[in-house]
Amino acid sequence: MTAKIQSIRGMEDVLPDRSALWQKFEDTVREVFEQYGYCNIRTPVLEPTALFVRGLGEVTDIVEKEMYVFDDRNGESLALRPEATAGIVRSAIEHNFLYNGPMRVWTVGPMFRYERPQKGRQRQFHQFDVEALGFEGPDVDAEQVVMLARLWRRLGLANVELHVNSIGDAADRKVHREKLVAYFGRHAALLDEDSRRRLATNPLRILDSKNPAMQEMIEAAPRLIDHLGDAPGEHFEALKVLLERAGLEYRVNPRLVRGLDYYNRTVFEFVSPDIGAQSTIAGGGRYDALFGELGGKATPACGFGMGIERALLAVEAAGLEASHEPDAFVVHAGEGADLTAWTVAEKMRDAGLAVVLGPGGNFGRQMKKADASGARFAVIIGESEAASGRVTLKNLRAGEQSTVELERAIQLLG
RNA sequence: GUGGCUGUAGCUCAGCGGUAGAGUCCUGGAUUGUGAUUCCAGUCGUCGUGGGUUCGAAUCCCAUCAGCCACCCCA
Repeated sequence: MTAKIQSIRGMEDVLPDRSALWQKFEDTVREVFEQYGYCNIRTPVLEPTALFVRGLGEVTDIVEKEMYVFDDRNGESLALRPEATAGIVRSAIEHNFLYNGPMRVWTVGPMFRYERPQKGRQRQFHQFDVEALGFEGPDVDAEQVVMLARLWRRLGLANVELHVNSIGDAADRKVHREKLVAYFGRHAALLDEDSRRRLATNPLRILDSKNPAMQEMIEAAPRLIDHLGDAPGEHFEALKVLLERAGLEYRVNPRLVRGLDYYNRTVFEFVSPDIGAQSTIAGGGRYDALFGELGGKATPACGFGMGIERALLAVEAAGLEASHEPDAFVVHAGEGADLTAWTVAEKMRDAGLAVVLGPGGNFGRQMKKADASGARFAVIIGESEAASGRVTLKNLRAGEQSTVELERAIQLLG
C-alpha cells in the first residue's frame, strides 16, 4: 500500500459532525453584524509580503517569525495573510471605496500563522473580522464592543470578560516609551532575556509579560493611560460612557497592549476563562495611522478580529449545540419499495423539503439511522405502501405514526 | 523556538521481550412491519515512521514525525 498523506501540522479538518455547529455560529454572527449595518467584503488570502511588513510592523512577532512567506513563479514575495485588516485597508485604498464616505465591513476566512499548535491555536485558523473605515469614533469603537457583547448574548455565552484600554496617540506613546525605557533601564537586573531584547525594539510589549518574577516591577512601571494627551483622553472617557450606557461591565486593563504596531487609542479584548491558555476570543482596536502607512490618505478606523475556533470552544462550554436536521428520513424494505422510496423522496424535495434516503433492508436498523440523522419524521415505505401509493409517516420525536396519501404527508411535514 | 505527557482496530483503551487483544461502533445475516432485545459472522490492523540491541521487539535504546497541554505569542 502506498503511504497515506496527512494534513499539514496545525491545519485541521472540520468534519461533518461539527459543521452544523460552525454553520449555526456563522449564521448568528452574520445576522448580528448585519443588524449594525456591516457589509461583507472578501479579499485574497495571498498578499504581497510587503503589505504585512509595512502594515503590522517589522519587529512584531507575527512578521518576524510567524508568517508563511514564499516566492511565486515570478520571484515576487508573497505571504499567506496572518490577519485580515491589512488586506482590507489595502483594498480600500486601491479601489478608493471610501470616496463616498465611511464604510462598515466584515469578512470571514482562514488566516495563517506558523506557531506551535495547542488548544485554541492552529496554523490555519478562522476569523471573523470587522472594520469601520473612516470613522473617528469613539462611537464606532463602542459600537463594535457592544455588537460583540450582543453576539455573546445571542450565543448564550455569559462567562466572558471585557478588557479595555487606551494606548494613546503616537505622541503619547513616544513620551511614555521614553519613560518606560528609562524605568526598565533602572530595573534591568530584573528583566528576563526576552524583555531585554524588547527593551531595544518594542518596550511596550514588556508590559504584557506574564513572567511572575517581573510582575511586581511591571505593576509599578509608568502607565501610558496616565499620560494620555487631551484628545485621546477624551476619546477614552467618551468610550467608557457609551459602554456604561449599554450596560456593559468592563475592566480597564492598563497593561492591555496589542501585538501589532498599527493600533492607537482604543484597544479591547474579550476573554473566556473556560477555554485554556489561549483565552482571547476577540480583540481589536483603533488604527488611525494604518491608511497612511500603506500609502493611502489619512483615514481613521477601528476594527477587531474574532477567532472562530476559540469562540466555538467558549460557546460549546456554555452549552450551545447544533446538528443537521433534515425534514424526513425515508426507510424502505420489500418488493418495489426501493423504487417507490426513491420517487417519494424526489417528490418531497420538489415541495422544498430536505429528505434523506435510507439504505433499505432491515427496518430496525434503518429506524436507528433515521433517529441518528436528526430528522423529525421517518417516512416508512414497505410492500403495502409501495402497492397503495400511500406512505407511513412516523413522528420520531413523539412516536406517533399514521398512513396517509403522499400529498397529505408533504403537508404534515411542511 | 522551549518544556512535560502521549501515539496499538473507525472510536475508547489493555498488552510492556515469545506467533496481535477487549469493549464499543459499524457492516452482513437470523428473528421481529418499526428506533429495543437476543443470536451468528465480519473488519486480517505497515502496534506513528526509520534505525539499533536481541535467537526473537508493540514491548528495551536512539532518532524522527504527529497529537495534547503549558511557555511564548495572539484571535
